[in-house]
Amino acid sequence: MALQAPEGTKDLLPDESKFWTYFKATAAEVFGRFGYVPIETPLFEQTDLFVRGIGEATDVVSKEMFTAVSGQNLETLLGGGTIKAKSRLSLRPEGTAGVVRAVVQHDLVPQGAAPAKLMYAGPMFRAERPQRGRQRQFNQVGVECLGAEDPSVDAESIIMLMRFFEAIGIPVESMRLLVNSMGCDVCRPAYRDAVRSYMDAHADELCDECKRRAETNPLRAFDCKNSGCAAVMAHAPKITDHLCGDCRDHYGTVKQYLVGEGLSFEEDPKLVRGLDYYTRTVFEVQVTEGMGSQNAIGGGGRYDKLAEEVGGRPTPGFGFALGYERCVIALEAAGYEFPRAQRCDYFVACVDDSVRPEAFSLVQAARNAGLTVEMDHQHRSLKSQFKLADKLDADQVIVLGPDELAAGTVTVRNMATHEEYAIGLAAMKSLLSRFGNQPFDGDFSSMLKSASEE
RNA sequence: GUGGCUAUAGUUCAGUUGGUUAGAACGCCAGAUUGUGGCUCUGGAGGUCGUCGGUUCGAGUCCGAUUAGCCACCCCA
Repeated sequence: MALQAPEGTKDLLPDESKFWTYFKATAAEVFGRFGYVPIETPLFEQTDLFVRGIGEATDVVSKEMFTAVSGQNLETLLGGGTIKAKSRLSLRPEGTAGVVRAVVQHDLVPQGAAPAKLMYAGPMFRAERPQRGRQRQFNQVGVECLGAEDPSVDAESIIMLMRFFEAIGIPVESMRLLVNSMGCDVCRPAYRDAVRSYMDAHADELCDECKRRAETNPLRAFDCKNSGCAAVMAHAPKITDHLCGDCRDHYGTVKQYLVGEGLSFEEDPKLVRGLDYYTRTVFEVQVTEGMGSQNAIGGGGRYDKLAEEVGGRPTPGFGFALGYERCVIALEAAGYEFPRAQRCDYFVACVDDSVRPEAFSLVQAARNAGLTVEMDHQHRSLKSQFKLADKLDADQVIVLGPDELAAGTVTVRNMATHEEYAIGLAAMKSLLSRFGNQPFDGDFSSMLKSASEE
């Protein structure tokens, strides 16, 4: 049997690979306007980083990580032995932990420095059961702003993400922006206790899973889809009523900034992120149409304690990630037309094999001038070559045949207007030789046309 | 990790109660007189029916296993 891609992975075929490149470029452009610069961190890190950063009890860390073992270490483990911490590696399940680790390691935010604004794009890995909008290897674009705790960072990040979604073509009316504040380590423990007591008082109305959650992580019960639990939790204490003064002010200012920029959002006291590092502001962007049950295309929040957690000095941070594949689903649902990857400016057609050497040389000359040019490589009929040119969406077809060769010319056909004219082969090559080996950004067609009229 | 559904040409799918050389559409290739695309017409190529095993005189069709996909739970982007 032919081998196939592993469960939950997907090949990005040319059309989509090209779109992914465009997607990243658009993100770099939009985020660049907000001062973000790129960073690339390893696809795997010490398992310990994720355990400490994301949280040992989170689903992501406790059951969804791909752990990597190199060479002999596997034998050691299978033999019941132990390996050093630095040899325990995991494929990154998300991007924030690695970036914060790099910031700490290279001291990218020295004391008193301006915040570091970093962006990344690449694959993440989680050993989950695949479904619509969920793969085991998937691509994320994310940003992290470290070194500033002002609410303006939260607000501009959220605004920036919405601007990106608009720029890439997701209809504004199909998106829902949810925001919440999770408090800090001053107010959250008290709130957590309040929720736990509330849940204990209503234990007989909760599902088994939620009874367990009451002990381990009561806030997660807000996410339970069980209708009984949802009814109970709807009346549970709300975090927004339990924030400390500083957190309430912070959250209030974030909302003021958002309102001031005309961004519509919904406050959702039940929005609880599943990663332990979040503090204060958290948010999520959902798409309402065509997404299946994985409808969050982006989300993130503030993590003021994470840098310390991985061994750095106290450095407040804010970041978000967005899922490329989910954005593609949202775009498909919105009827977005993805551009074809393969196309060309010029197609050089050969009437018969006698002109192939001359055609070959012309094609290379045009490519050297920065044009995208293709020719037939299968000795197809002239008619077929035109069909191919049409399929490649060529603007012009240059026909080279025995007649042209004898006259020292080529025939140029504009595929859109059907207009044809002749130009000297030498004149054309001389025109091409004036341009360097870089993308051509002029109107070569009209230059060629006017050269033919001299 | 749990549950449900699915697997037939490159793609989307038909395939009657198990019965001869497995079909369609689109796509692909080639023609429709002499060197020219998109539309139309004609013809052609392409499938050991996901894989392995079983039941049967006979399996695309029934059973089991396996692999993968989809959907949901869970969780997250």
